[in-house]
Amino acid sequence: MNSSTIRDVAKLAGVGVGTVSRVLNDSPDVSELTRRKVLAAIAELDFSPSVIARRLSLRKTLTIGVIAPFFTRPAFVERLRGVEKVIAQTNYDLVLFNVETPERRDACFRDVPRRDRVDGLLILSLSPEDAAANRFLSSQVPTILIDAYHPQMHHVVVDNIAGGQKAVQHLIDLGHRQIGFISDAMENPFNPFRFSHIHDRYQGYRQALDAAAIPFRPEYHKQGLHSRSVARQLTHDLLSQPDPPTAIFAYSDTQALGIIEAANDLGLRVPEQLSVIGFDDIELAEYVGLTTIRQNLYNSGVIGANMLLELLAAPIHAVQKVTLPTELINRQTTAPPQR
Amino acid sequence: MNSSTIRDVAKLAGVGVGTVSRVLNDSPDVSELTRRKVLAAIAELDFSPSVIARRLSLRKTLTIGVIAPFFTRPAFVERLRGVEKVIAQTNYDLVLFNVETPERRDACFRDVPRRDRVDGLLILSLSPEDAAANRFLSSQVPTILIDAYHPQMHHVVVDNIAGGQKAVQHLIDLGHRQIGFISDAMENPFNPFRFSHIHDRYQGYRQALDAAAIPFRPEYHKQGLHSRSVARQLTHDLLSQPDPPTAIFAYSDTQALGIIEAANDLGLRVPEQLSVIGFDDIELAEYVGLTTIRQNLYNSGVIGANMLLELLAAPIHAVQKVTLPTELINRQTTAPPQR
DNA sequence: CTGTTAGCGCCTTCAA
DNA sequence: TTGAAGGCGCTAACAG
Repeated sequence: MNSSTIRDVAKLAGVGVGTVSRVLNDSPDVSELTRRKVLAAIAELDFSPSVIARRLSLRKTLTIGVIAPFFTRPAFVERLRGVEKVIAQTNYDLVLFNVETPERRDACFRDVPRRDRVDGLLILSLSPEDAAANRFLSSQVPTILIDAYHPQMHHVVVDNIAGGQKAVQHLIDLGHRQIGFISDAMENPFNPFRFSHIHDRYQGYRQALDAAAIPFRPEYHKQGLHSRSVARQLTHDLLSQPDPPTAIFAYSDTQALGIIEAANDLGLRVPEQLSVIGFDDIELAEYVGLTTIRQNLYNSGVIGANMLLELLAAPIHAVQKVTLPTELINRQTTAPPQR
Repeated sequence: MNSSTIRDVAKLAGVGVGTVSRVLNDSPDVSELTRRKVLAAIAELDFSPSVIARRLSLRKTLTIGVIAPFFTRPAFVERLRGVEKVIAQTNYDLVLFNVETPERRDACFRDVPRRDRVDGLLILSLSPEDAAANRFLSSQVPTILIDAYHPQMHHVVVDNIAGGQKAVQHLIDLGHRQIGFISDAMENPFNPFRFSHIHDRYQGYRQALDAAAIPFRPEYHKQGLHSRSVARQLTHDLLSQPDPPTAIFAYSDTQALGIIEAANDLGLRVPEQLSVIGFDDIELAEYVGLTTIRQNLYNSGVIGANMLLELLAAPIHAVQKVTLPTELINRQTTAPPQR
């Protein structure tokens, strides 16, 4: 039971508390002799300084908060893992705020950014609106967005535009000219967290089409709630029209799985009769052999956490913006169109 | 920017700090009139008490720690989710210690259980050995094991023996008599965390066999590192022997997926030519239609967290032991053996 | 009921 | 170099 205080140590070592504090924070202004005495006393008492008291005295929480919807989709867990890895190597405690509803998100955005709660904040995959962003900015709590975006806040994002473009380009390279896109709903209310990547991936889709001089056909873009079953339904709609696509780009791997299910429903063989490409490269993607666009999820967490640590060490003025690349993972759900 | 203190409030309201503190902690000994004045001052200053200072004064951290290998397997995430849900409704902060190696586990077991770090501790799926357990016990930090076991520590576990038995009984009921078991390695060094459920599920396997008077065949039990690919390899070994099993019980859903892969490799149709049953009922299990034994993962987190909260409110003497039931989820990977 | 005061355990001047 | 003292913001015991 360690209940000794700095005072006990001082008494035992025959020095003042100030001196003990100095050796604790290895200040250079301590003679080697007294340092030894103090160290001996510390060892004898099995003393270790109270984190709680330090916090008050230093006016720091020694804590980093992370706000994340980390249980709702597998990709978030992977990012969080990167964050934890970095923070664990520091003296900071990592406190967790899991967000599964917009209400909870708003509550976290309101209550968490306080100097007496956290020294720094990491926000995963939740893009704050201007009002919330202003609160973060004025809260004096250094904050980094990971996989989320606001023009005035530090962030590390994946290049969703290039990723989307890469996916569609892959389809085009295979010879496809009729390429559908199935995505989350781009607008509320079906996208409560307003994950913004949708617009970017959509844009990548459009750009690839344009570059290949393939006209965009609005009826080839279906959107709805993010889930496998909805994607499956959307695919039915998409494929039941005259002149249906020969390939589909899915906003996410989860949706890609729904598309494949729909293809099965309709007796279409993948990839022979329908090519499907996803996005994220979640664990399941490898299992089912899904061709997809990989983003380095774990790494995004590592990078974001490191940015925060740097910010904490040396507050910076300019907004830090990091964009991570994506990679095409070519598996078994894409092939040239049947002719 | 909220930098006002209780003193500012007192001054503004024209009362003493003690009074302000009383209304903050809604003590009954405050007249309605002064309470109002204080409340008004608080509102005007947008004051909220410093958590940091409260901690020192109360000699409590207002923090709950959770030590978990939570990223290594999907089941852990689910449990953690239950924990978070409960803690989020309290004033406690949830601080996370992710453990991915035995070294890190030992470090956490050593450093985390300190009164000045956490008020209470939740440990997921990591069973401490006696030495560590003694440290927890003497640390004065109320601790609950979730999905982990030590005879002298509070714990909530799932009934792995009954679960294993239930799985194998299901296979037997379908008519199988040649039933394999693929599991994690039961001994070090391939099971660095020494997850103990393995022995229990193995025991359930044996019991079901015994009850049906089916002799145990050691060559039907293959064990190795926990992963899909290793399970796949083990399945090859298992099925390439003369008189191979017609059904396999997998220690986990993850391994069951590897078994199915192996079946595909070998051109065996599941469930017609090979029945497979898993354990856990992770999200993926539903995706692929895996028959499995469900344990209520989320719920185990909820229950454990609530136990801790109760302990914190009213320290109890007796060791709390909770055992949760399992449930057979009958999907599409089991069927009667082919004749 | 309410104001005052003494800690909580540490860090940090300020003298010596 | 070092000891002593004041302060971080709050709670709680003690008078009144």
